[in-house]
Amino acid sequence: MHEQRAGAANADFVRAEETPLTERQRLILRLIVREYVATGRPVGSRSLWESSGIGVSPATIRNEMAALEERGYLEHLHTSGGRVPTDRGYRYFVAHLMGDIELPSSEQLTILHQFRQIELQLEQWIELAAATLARAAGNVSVVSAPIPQSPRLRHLELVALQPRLGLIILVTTDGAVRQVMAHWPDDADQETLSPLADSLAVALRGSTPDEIESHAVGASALARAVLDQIANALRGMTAGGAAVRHSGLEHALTQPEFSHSAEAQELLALLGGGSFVSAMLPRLEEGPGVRVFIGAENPADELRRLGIVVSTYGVDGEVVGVLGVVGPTRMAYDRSISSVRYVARLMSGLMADLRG
Amino acid sequence: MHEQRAGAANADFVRAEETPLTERQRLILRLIVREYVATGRPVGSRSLWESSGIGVSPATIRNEMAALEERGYLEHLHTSGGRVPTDRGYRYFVAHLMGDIELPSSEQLTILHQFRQIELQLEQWIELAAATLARAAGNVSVVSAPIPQSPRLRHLELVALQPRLGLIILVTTDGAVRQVMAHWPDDADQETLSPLADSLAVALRGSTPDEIESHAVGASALARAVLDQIANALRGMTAGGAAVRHSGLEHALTQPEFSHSAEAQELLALLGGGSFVSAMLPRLEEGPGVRVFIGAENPADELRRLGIVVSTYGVDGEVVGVLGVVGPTRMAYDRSISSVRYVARLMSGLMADLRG
DNA sequence: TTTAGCACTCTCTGCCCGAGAGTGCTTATG
DNA sequence: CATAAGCACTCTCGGGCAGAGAGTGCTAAA
Repeated sequence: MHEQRAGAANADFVRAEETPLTERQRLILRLIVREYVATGRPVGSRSLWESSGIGVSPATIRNEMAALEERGYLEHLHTSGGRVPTDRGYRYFVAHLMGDIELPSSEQLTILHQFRQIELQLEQWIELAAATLARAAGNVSVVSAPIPQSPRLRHLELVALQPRLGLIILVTTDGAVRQVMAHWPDDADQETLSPLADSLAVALRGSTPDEIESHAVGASALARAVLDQIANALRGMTAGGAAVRHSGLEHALTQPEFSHSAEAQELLALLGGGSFVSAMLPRLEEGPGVRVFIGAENPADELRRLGIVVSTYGVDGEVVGVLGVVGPTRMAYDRSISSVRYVARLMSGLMADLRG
Repeated sequence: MHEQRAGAANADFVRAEETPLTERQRLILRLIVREYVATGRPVGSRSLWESSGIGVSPATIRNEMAALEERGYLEHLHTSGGRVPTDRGYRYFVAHLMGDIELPSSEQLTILHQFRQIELQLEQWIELAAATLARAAGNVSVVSAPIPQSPRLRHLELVALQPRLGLIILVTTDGAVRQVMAHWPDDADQETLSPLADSLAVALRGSTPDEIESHAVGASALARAVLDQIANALRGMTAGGAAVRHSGLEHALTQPEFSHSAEAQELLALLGGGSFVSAMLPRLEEGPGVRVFIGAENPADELRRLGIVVSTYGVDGEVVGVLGVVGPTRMAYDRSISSVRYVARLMSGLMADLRG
């Protein structure tokens, strides 16, 4: 199989070396992709002829199919098993045949409504995003928590729990909140901690982790311990420590590609191991927009049988996350793309509100 | 099938109506349960004889098996398919045959070590508990976040995001932290909010939601809005709003009971729909300790083919959660019970630290 | 260029059959 | 009387086989 670049740029590559597809070939390819995505069974000339009401005979369809196969858009699993789109076929479909890619506005309203309802519970945003995305796309969804690019401190609270144990609560300029437990070097009750928190909050407002640590020189042992742990916690909010949620496994299980437990386990391992996110994070650099990876276009071997639709979300340059949909190569790319785009926009809007 | 009460009390019921099992019958029942749990295949007299090195012939084993079947501890799926324990058989095993039920101390140390490593990240406790419990028990685990019984306010922070939008951060006396977004009735910047937060923090320390609302009379519009939303958020932390995590689905998928996607989907629906927790929450009333529900002993119909091991955890009367393990009826109850017990103790210890 | 016809291939399903494993019953034995 | 041995019977599982169904490529006709 040839090297392929991801994205619409692929179209140039096709045009450069061969004549373009005829209108009828495009129609047939579109019908095959739609049919195969819907049924999961390889599609043959006769059955396509029956189900589509196309104006030409099965024999003609066969000829066109052979041409499409010749050029790498279809393939032939067994001599008499009907045809199936190749990765390249899906790619062509996504780039040229898919048509309208906005989520139906009724769907948009449903989702919006759900977000309105729990707007206030910050902790649940990611979970809700994962759940709605999975439902809208009809596939497994993966959503990372927003990751501050360069977290700065906005607020700070210290809570005494036990003589030498307490809670540090941080709020960053992005509106993210983090709570960590902390040990003090000496006993400290709430009456000691509160004034310390107040003075540190003022002194550290807008500081980066490095700047926070620089305040440690000359401070008391307690203050030094606190400063250290604040800086660490703040650092922990960047890429490495981001929480990732997935949802909609039930959609995958209904599909024949995952009906055997071995394949389902493999998918589970991918989701649990975070290899999905780590594979996609580098793409964050490429800027905003929805990216599609089909089968062998994926960077990692274990993703070769999957289709992946991802997008970043967030406020440009300040805090970004990644969200996407994963399914078998045979997936409804149009639905997935429109869902991912819509939910990404929605989350970006919410992040913008939070940034203030 | 007869009505059965859960727990060791069952033994009385058996003894009351029939003669006790002979020592050899107990041995054979134990061997059958162990063998069936390990292999998943019905166990026959010859194969049991070969694998166990027991001192009697297959024919004798057959006779004892027939006796055990007669009394409801075993059953016979097909005329020649070997025997399988019934729910009652498992129950007898759990109550009398299981023996040592402490987690091996090497396992204990491993788990403890993992908790030490992330001790500081409060948000990750539940997730870690779910992950380690699943691993230790070799089954799917479910862990609810701790649920404060009667949450009282300990600390309070207000953060301005936009003119009329902000963040309220609460810390309860149990050490739980909650962040909610809030709308103000008038524009309010950080310089307005900080003094308000300070004065409210002092005034409301130790208050219940109702008491907080009672402060609203005669307060400013802004303060009233804040008080309202604090009270609501605090109320939301009790039972209804508790987060639930599960982990270890891969263990279920390796087992033949869930190898078909239909059964796996059913399990997924149970976990996602929260019906597991809602079925088990009433048991919280019965006090601490590990509870085991085997097959038809379960309250809900959809759980009839599952074995469930649950325990509460937390600080008595103040904050409690529930955690447990779910698998096919054919599960390693001894391993599950010891794992659940150990992790529950561990979490209780952590809660006690947090309570301060 | 399109279509009809045809021979061929491959999968899938149902069926049969034999091997293997397990049971219950009957009878022998210490 | 409890245990063991022998035996006929039953049921599942896997392989082999045939026929149906679906699909293809090729050739020839419209």
